[in-house]
Parts: sequence; structure tokens; C-alpha cells
Amino acid sequence: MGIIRKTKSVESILNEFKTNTEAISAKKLIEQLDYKFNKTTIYRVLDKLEEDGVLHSFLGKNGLKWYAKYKDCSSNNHQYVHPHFQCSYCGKVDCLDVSIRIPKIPNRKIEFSQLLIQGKCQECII
Amino acid sequence: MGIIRKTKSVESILNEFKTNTEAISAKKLIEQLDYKFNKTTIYRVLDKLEEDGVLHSFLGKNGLKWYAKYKDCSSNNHQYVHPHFQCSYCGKVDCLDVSIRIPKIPNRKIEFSQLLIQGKCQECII
DNA sequence: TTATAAATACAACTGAGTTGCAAATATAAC
DNA sequence: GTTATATTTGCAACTCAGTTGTATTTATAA
Repeated sequence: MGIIRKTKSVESILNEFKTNTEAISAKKLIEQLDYKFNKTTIYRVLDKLEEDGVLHSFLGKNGLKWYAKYKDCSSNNHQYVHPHFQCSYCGKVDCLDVSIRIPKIPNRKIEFSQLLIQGKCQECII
Repeated sequence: MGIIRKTKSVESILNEFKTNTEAISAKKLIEQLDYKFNKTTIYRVLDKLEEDGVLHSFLGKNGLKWYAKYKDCSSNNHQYVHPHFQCSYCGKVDCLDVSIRIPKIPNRKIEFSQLLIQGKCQECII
């Protein structure tokens, strides 16, 4: 159904994504907003922002749900994916600006793809 | 530490993967073995089989953990991933025999990648 | 047969995410 | 500004895949 009203929670959550180009996990977001809003509210707002195409979500290393601003070359695109990179040391996640072509697969209709790359980020390479 | 002893649970679990070329979720496996073994045991055996390189794991649609036989072109390969396809209708997962090249990403050390493609499988396309 | 390290079952726990519902609030109509 | 009402919120209780601790059992080798 998407976002209909401009409420404080919607504003605050969108603001987190304005000041942060990286992806944020729902869990982190709850902490980051200093428990100013109930976690239920945050989960529901995130759901709606995704429906509206403002954010997109994907699953991180331990099954945690991450959100990032929707880009045109995003996961909804059937032919290309842009990968997400998660550092195995610090856990940080970035949306990479690379596009990877998904080959057509016979007899299957692709709706959605997600590519998670794990490794060491620039800061965590020793 | 990996598998050291050949026990009934190890045998049964390996057998599930012999008769089944598709990926199986840990949850399904527990049901499939008809609760003959405790779920803790199954989770621990799966962990060890993964350590030994017999199986590989990845996360499915809802954060569920799936396992499949390890293939050489598997997720552990740093340069290529073989994608997993999950049907959004029936939930079935296949390991696809396609290899997708992961481009090198500047200033990051790739350790592991996983690509999950969602869509309709052959049986579920109407 | 025995010693012992590994494997198992069980129960209790963890924690991210969900659900139902009553109370609060943004928005539009007046 | 008031009022009506549909949306949003907080709260508490729940779900459920996966984990942990521990006592018991079992595979293996000495």
C-alpha cells in the first residue's frame, strides 16, 4: 500500500538514508534511531518504503535484512544485478555501482536477483 | 573440525543429498528425516559437512539456510559464482550449472559470493 | 575390553522479525 | 477551527529457525 502520511518515523528513517550512502540493516536502524520508535513501526515503514520503490532490501551474512536507497540499476531489474558487498570483518555493507548481467535461464522466468559478495573491505584489509 | 566418525545421522543426511540433486533447506531436511534425529544434531552435521567441503550453504528467500552438494564451480570460488534459483511460487531451489564471473572490485578482497535468483520455475510458469 | 574423544538428545534459550489490537495522529471534508 | 475517519503507532505477546549447555551415548583406536 505504501507510504501515505508524512510522519516523524518516515522522516527520520528517510533521513538516515540521506546521510548514509551505505546499506543499513533493519536492526542497526532501530539502534541508530535510539529506540525513539518502536521496532514494529520501523519494520513496517521499511516495508512500505520498499513497496514504494524508495528503498530496496536484501539479506546479509546472517540472514539479517538490509536496506539501501533504490537505484535504477537495482535488484528489481531482471537482466542485471548490482551486487552488495559485506565485509566479513567489520560487517559493513555497500551497494556496489557495478552491474552484473544475469544470463537467461531456459524455462525459468526471472523476477528478482540478489548477489552478495563477502570479503574484506578497504579498511579491514591488513 | 569436520566429520570424523561415520554415524547414522551422517549417513542419512548424505543419503538425502545422493537421492536429491536439488538443494535442501535445513528445515526441510529435519522434516524429511522424519524427526529421526534431533534438529541440533542435523544442524551440527550440516555445519561439519560444509567445513569438509562436502556441502555448501546459502541463504534462501526468507533467510532460510539451504544446503547442496559442493561443486567445483561453487560459491567458494573467488572469481565465479554458480547461482541458485528459487521458485517464488513453490519455493524449490536448484543449483544452476551456469558460472557467472564476478568482476574484481578495487580495494576489496573477495572471499565468498552468493547469487540468489528468484522467479518461476518450469513447473510453476502458467 | 577399556579408555576417551566425538557425537547425540534434550531442554532451554536467542533474537530478528511478525501479529493483533487499542490508542494516537495526520489528513481531508466541512 | 472542528470533526470524521482512515492511517499510523506502541505495546505485548508471539513465531520459529537456529544456537547453546550439559549429561549421556557411541564410534574408534589402544
